[in-house]
Amino acid sequence: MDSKSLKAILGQAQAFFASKGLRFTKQREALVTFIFRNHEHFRPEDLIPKFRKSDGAVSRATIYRTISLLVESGMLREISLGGGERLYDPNFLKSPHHNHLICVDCRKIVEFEDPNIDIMQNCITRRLGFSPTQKALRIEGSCDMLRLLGTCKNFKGAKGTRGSRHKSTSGKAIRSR
Amino acid sequence: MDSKSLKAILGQAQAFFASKGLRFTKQREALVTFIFRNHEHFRPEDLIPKFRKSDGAVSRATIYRTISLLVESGMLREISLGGGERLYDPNFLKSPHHNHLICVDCRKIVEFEDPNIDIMQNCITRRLGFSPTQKALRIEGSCDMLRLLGTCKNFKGAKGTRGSRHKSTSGKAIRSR
DNA sequence: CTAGATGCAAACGTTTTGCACCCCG
DNA sequence: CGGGGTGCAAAACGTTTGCATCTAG
Repeated sequence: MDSKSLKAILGQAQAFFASKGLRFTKQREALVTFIFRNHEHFRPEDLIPKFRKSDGAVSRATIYRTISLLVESGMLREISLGGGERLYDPNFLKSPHHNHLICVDCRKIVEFEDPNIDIMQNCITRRLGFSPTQKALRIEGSCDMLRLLGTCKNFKGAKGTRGSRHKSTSGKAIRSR
Repeated sequence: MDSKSLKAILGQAQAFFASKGLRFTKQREALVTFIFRNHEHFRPEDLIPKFRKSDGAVSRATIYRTISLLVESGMLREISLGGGERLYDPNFLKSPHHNHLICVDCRKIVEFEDPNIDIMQNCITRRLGFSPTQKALRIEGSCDMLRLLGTCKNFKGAKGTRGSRHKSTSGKAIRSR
């Protein structure tokens, strides 16, 4: 399912570039592959050395230019964690409505979805006289585990308690613990 | 109510600085006054020339340092509108739970509150095993008026239809038009 | 008197840009 | 063959920092 969807992603990118009369060069293809293969948020400056290590050598300028295009295509989204840091999130292709919860202690990011939030955001937006185009919900929280036990178990290692990373409980039953 | 609450704000700032063993110098006082007198979001680099025009000449370094302290005190909050832009919002003192809706067309920002969003955010956060500390909800939308009539009436001039700026409908009845 | 604050200018990290050369279609 | 793409290095941008000087308490 991974390489398969990667193929689909490459196709989507190619289609987007074509639709704008742009070329899908090997640099762009390599970059798209790299970005969407590992599903991690990234800062361009962090991505560059990693990308160069694994794949070819693409110039900084080209990388920035391609990222902009991918954002424009809707395949990549810019998110913000505060501190003026510019992060890019490739996971909106898989889960177009997810939100981010950030552990104030370890800065780990948990992606989650909630249909109720979505519906509510829609309602509010329309009530204010707008048609919603995009939403970004970011919650900062302190990990209960961490506060009680002193370590951020949830994320540092233990995968047993709950999902390891990305996308947690995704539907129904909203009840405050 | 404006100068009165400004006095209260100055007091709060002074108390914060004092509590940390810091001084409330005339530069800091002038800056706090300037920031909380006009309730606008600002980027430091935009604020500096305006501030210098109206009030005294405070160095860039001092301005940045003071802004950091105000954020630390909780009186000022950093918000993000995308594009890696770092904005500061002084309005969390008046309405601690507000969110932002941004018109994708004119980039105008509408502040709004909604208790339901708040409650839901709390529930979700706890469900994920966290205690919420801060939330940031940003919605981008296209103005219906603009789309239908060609101009962004709601914001460009007309104050008749709905509130001019900041904080709109704030409670009850959520219904999707 | 002294810890802390200020102002300046230089340094910083990230992103953008101008330009010559290159290559895909 | 031509319009876009690339890579390089330089510039731009917003922010932070080191340091000498000043000032509030």
